[in-house]
Amino acid sequence: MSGSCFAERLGDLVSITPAEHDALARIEERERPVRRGATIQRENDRVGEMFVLRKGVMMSSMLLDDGSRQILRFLFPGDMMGLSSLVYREAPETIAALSDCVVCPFERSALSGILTAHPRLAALMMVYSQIERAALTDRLAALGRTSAKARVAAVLIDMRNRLRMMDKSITDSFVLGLTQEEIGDATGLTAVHVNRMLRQLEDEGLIARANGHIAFINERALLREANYVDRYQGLDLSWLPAPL
Amino acid sequence: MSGSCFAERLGDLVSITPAEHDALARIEERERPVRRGATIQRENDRVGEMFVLRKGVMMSSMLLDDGSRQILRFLFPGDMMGLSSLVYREAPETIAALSDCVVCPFERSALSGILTAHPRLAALMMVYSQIERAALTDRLAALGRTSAKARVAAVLIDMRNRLRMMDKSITDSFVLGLTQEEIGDATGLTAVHVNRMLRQLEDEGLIARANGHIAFINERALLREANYVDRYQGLDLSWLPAPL
DNA sequence: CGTCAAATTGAAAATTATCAACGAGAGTGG
DNA sequence: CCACTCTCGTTGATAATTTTCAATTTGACG
Repeated sequence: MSGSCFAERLGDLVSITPAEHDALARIEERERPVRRGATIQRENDRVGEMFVLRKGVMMSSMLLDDGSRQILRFLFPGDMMGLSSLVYREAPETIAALSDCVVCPFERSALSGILTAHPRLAALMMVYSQIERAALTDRLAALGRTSAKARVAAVLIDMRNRLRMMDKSITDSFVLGLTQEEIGDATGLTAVHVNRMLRQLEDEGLIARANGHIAFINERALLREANYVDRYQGLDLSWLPAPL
Repeated sequence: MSGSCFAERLGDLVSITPAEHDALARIEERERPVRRGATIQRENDRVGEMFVLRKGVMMSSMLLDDGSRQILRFLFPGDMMGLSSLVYREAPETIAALSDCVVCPFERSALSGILTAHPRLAALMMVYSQIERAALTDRLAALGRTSAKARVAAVLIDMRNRLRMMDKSITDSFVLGLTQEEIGDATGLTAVHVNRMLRQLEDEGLIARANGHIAFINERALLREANYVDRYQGLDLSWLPAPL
């Protein structure tokens, strides 16, 4: 079959040797379809599986005890999901599908095997988790210190960029695939306020909206509004050990 | 000398072999004192060093372009700092000392060497970064979905717990070591509002304050108020590969 | 056509920020 | 030892942002 989605992702960073590619393919041997709306990991459930997302868009979220939800991250093909099962007996987050998806479940032992046999892949996994961490801290700063409008703009830009990584034909018009409530749960806002912020962005001529499609009319202004930083730029991986 | 702070931290999770201990000691060979208020890494600066904190309390933060600051994390002995230099040419965050500190700088090659020679340490590093990630997502959810009072309470609890890891004699009274402005920058609030929230927590009998000291009067209520989850509990590391 | 989730809008309320002032305490230089 | 300055904490009054509540409207789909 195709090979490894995660390897393709890492392959955007450095070139992967055939041996490494084979090792990574082993964690994507099995495939499992997941329907839109379905959950593959539920918060506080006892789970041990981890996943690579092969196809579709998913999200990870936490529930707070007042019933509100915080979306932690949107997930795209090549992303690893549920790595917290590396550490915790009970899942700290819920992982659910935003569209029809295909995931590849794998065991901790598979990952452990890769770390042992391929030191450079171990280093690349650290790289991957540091990029993720940077994205997370950007979102933390956005939630703590930016306006509602900026946070909504940031979600639009981020989704566009991630979707574009899967489909280069996307430029400034795309299908968002999120409800306003989901945008709210990602940005820490109510759905009502998200609606008003979208309208405001539209009224100011930054975006246009039509039946689920978002178009960037003034991308420069949108980037400025959102305080956007692309964490997939400016990498320096010259220090990586030699591949086996 | 003493050995490795980071090894001690990992040693809380599993037992470290002498060979592993030696390898980890190599990243803490050099020591550098850092005075209170000093900065060891500045956002957007070109840096390549990483650090282990050996002594004192530090913080990492980001500046937004309106001049406001978001504190991302408080750092305690045994924490690794500046791992983003593993990946980025320019630092995404500033790292500064909240008290007089001692740090151990090390190079990327040192880390790379450990990953190559000690697969189990590579796995433990992943464990460490997943624990950090969980703490980060908890804070994300707190900023997005909890009240000002809950966020302030969470900072108090977190600081107490981290300080207690260094000094077991601390129970429910401790020196916070943060200004109200710093609490605000960590929680996404203004210093003025932090002040009001502290007063409210005090008026409700959850805490007491006296010249820089915080005392937990009703810890149970404080934990409930803050929605607190201890991410150093409930770990499952049985899957780790065997040590060399 | 009926139904249901999602989007939209207005009005009122709650939360948090901003502005301004003052007080307490720590260091500093004369 | 005494001003002097600075940072930090505290408080009140007011303003801005965001939420809540309550309708409607729209669009997709059986």
